[in-house]
Amino acid sequence: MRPIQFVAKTAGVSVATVSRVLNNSPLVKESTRKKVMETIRALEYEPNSLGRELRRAETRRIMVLTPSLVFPIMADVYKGIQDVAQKNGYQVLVCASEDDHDKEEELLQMLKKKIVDGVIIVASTLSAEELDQLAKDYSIVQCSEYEQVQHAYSVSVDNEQAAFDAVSHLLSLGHRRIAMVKGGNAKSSSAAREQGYRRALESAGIEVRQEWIRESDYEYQNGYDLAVEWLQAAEHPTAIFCSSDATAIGCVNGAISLGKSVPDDVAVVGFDDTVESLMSRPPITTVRQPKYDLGRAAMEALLQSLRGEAGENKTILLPHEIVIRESTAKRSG
Amino acid sequence: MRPIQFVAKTAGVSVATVSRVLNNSPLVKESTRKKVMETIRALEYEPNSLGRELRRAETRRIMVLTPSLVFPIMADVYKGIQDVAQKNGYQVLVCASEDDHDKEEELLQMLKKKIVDGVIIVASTLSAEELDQLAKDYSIVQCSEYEQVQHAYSVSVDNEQAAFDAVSHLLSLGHRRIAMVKGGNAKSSSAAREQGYRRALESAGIEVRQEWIRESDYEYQNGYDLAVEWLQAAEHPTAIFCSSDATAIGCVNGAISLGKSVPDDVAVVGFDDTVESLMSRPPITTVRQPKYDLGRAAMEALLQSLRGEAGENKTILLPHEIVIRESTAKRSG
DNA sequence: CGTCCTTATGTTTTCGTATTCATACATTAT
DNA sequence: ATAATGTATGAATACGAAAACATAAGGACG
Repeated sequence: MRPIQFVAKTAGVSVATVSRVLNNSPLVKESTRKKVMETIRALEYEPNSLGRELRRAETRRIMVLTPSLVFPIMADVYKGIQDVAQKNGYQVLVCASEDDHDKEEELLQMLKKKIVDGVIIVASTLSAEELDQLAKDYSIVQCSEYEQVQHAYSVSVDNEQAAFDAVSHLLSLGHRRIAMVKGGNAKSSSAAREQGYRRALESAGIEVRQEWIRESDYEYQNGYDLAVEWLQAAEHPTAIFCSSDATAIGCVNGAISLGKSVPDDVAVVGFDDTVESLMSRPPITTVRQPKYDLGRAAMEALLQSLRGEAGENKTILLPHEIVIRESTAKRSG
Repeated sequence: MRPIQFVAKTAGVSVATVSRVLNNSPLVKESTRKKVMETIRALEYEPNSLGRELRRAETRRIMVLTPSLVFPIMADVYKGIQDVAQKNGYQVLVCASEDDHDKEEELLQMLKKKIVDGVIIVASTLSAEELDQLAKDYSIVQCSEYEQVQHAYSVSVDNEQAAFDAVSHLLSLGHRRIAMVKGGNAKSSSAAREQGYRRALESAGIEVRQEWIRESDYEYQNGYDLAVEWLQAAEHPTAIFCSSDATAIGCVNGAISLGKSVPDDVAVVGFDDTVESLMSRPPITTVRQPKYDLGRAAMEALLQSLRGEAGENKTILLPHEIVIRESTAKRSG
């Protein structure tokens, strides 16, 4: 409410002394420190951050930029970020771009306007060039989705290998006709996962069929519709690998709506290991990302960048894991 | 990067003129406005918000305080808030308290420190007194969960009536033995919904059984376990009303795991109409809250409060709706 | 022709804090 | 006793922008 001057006057000292107390400078006699602390408490004085930040030219705040609050891995990533941030005296703000490029640019203005010291981008509509340009001047870390650029850190999993492992799991169960529901083409992970899918099939000597690779928006209905379409065809896949758990559950329910059984008639694999993957009947096999650790690592990288420590390796990959549940099982045929 | 002085010098005018251009004052000749705009663009000048906000004593930013990013109605509420905020030149920051009281208090310090102009609280660990105290000095709106206090606005649905309607729906289908999975007792909606449940049963002349009212954390597993427990008892409920969709799906799957059929052996009703309610097999009947509109209304109330316009009625209730799906059906017996 | 508005611009102060610089006093060394 | 050091404090300035205040030029009007 009242400025530092008021505290100073009330305590009978100068503003400099109050400021020194606030920032625990050793250059204050114990008795005056006590006196000042006392009046600060009595007046319920809270330093105005705007004044402080203007003076210090840092806010100790960072922003997490996500396409949406329900982005599947967001909640856990946030916890990881949050925990590291708190330990280091930083506050975390979340902003959703709703996949709107203008909106996103507006939010990123917060860097230029000094509202936040740095940004963790979970997924972005920015091009690699735009991103690199921005990262030249500001501290930016990509988490999960990322573009390979020179100036920004990236923390993610090896999406190509993860997809390879997921499809290899299906191959090991005897599946030969495996379809894939990709994510949107705008996402960098999408291409990597398709690559992994192709490599797995090819290394098993199986021809990739273009009609069995379809794009989706990661949503439930999309998976449902694709499963229905595929399974009604004369020759249909016996397994489907999805880029999200929601589409995977859609595939399961779509298959069952046709009277098929999961996993006997068709096996399904999801991605992310979200809570929903357990709510499906049967529960779905999925690729687990270390969501919390991704958040932690991203925040740690950001701190490093904020401190001006130049990390030599800017791309950090954390291990994934195939979580096997009842939606996949050994194939007899 | 560079301050307004630099722009002024480069353009050959005073800082006041540049400031006037920035704030489109009419007191600038068209030619000089052009000239200044030109150099602003050329220098890629962005006004430093800290300076501006310090001077203006407002940030045009607001915070949304939620227990968690995955709070069921959060994503849509956010969109509603966001849309209204944007139209009015406000930026929206989301912070999650993780249901930690200390954390929440720290976040609310952002009000005192002038980092945000106001707060929308989606659910809180604060007591009514703490909240009212804070609302005396700052602009605060409660959205969804709320305490009845004098100084803060509240935007919500009539939880008592919503529960009454949901249970009435079950009664109308012929159910007489209806159990309820409550939310946590800390939530204000919890008591209201239980009240509605009781009123519905009583007005149908049915005795309320204490063992058929159980508390939960809104999570899937909780619903699953409760359904299994109830349905294994000698005399079991034929319908379950849940305070969240996740517990409802848990109930469905728990029942099915015992070989029961939904809705024939047991009907299930959820709450919130989240995306998961459609991912269940069968899809679940649920109580829809106008999530987006709750967000809109909350932001509008906040704007009103920020402008110092005293609304006479501080509690706003929006209409709910029972969405009937396959998890409930007419009972033969 | 001088006074009185308008219009357009420049100069100075202000917001609240941190920091640099200056100062006063006490202590120790010479 | 005086200079040198150290400790504790106050005064003044800087941060960047907005706004209050000041001024100058150009008409309108008596």
